[in-house]
Amino acid sequence: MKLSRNTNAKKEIQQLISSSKTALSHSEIQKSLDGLCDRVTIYRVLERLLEDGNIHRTVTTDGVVKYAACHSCEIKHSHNHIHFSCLKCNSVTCLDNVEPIFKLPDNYQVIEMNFTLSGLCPKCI
Amino acid sequence: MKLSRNTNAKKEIQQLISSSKTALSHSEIQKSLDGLCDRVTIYRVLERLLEDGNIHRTVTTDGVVKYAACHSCEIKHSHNHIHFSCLKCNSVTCLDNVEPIFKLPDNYQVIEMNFTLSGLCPKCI
DNA sequence: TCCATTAATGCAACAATGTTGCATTAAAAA
DNA sequence: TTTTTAATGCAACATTGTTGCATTAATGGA
Repeated sequence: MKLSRNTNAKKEIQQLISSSKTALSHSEIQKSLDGLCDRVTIYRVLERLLEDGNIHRTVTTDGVVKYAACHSCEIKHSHNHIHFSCLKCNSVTCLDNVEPIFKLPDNYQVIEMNFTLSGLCPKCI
Repeated sequence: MKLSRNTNAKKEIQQLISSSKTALSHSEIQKSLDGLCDRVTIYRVLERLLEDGNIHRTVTTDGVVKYAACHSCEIKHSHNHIHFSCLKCNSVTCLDNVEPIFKLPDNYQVIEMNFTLSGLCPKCI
């Protein structure tokens, strides 16, 4: 893997995602950064942070890609958890400790999973 | 609900989705129809077919929206099943009979679920 | 069969999202 | 300090999805 440089944009974006309770979309990040760097740079930084395993991504039921840092997996970084997407306030939250159980037919090799539930979050219920 | 008219575009698109083993994206449908109708019409027809409950939609891990008809839920139309997205051939398949089990914290009200596994399908393994 | 209603369509224009090429800047290591 | 090259900014473009409006045509009733 290529060397990763500790740039301003990268620091800010990582910081933003890490300190957010909910997963953030590219456009939300862009708004927060308020001109700190170019749109394209945000895409590239996100790509890099993903590669480095510092963040992970989810897709909401309506196709919006969101980025989040795990809070409860300091030791072993596992992304096989459920995300909850609130239809009212649009927040996406990691349900870090919920692990779904399912039985797959043979001959499928799973590499990644994306499990998103939509509905109303505790705040909006 | 408004009356649904049985138009050419609607028939073709429904037919296309119903006869496909894998879920189809808007662009895939557009290619198949080969100029039968406008891009916008396809969006609107898909919207209508969703409303009418004739098809359902999933989002792949990389944010591509796909449409599918259920094959094994003639009686009770339930969409709470897993979709498998092959990273090699890009096909998205409904695993109609796999129902995931999970235990959610209180105070979450689930309305919809989207559960997609990515990896290699039997053909590509 | 003809007519009235209005769902559906096509087209143009737009908005949002994501990608690529290239010259320039600036971290990190020597 | 100098060298290397990851990262950036900018322009241009591609893709995806949305909206308004005039026109077309499916459907039900006369």
